Amino acid sequence: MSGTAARSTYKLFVGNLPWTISSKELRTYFSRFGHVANAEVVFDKQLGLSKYYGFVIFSQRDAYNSASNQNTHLLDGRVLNVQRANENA
DNA sequence: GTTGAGCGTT
Repeated sequence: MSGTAARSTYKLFVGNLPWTISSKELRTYFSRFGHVANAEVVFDKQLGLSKYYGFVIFSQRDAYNSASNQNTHLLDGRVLNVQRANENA
């Protein structure tokens, strides 16, 4: 079909997170675009520190599109790097 | 306590 894979969720990769941002704060930020089904900052288990990137899953396409279409995302003084998440199947 | 280009720890 097209170059865009089908999916059942609307998932974003979020990079360049401030070190201090938690999953809760990530969800809070992206909730302005609509309902967030899940938001998680990836953590280094050994070090117990943020890896400064994470994932956000919206429950609605409209919210996903709104977040994706905004060119600049600013959180706690950092410009976030928001991309479509890599997802197969 | 530190750092900065990365798609995951349940």
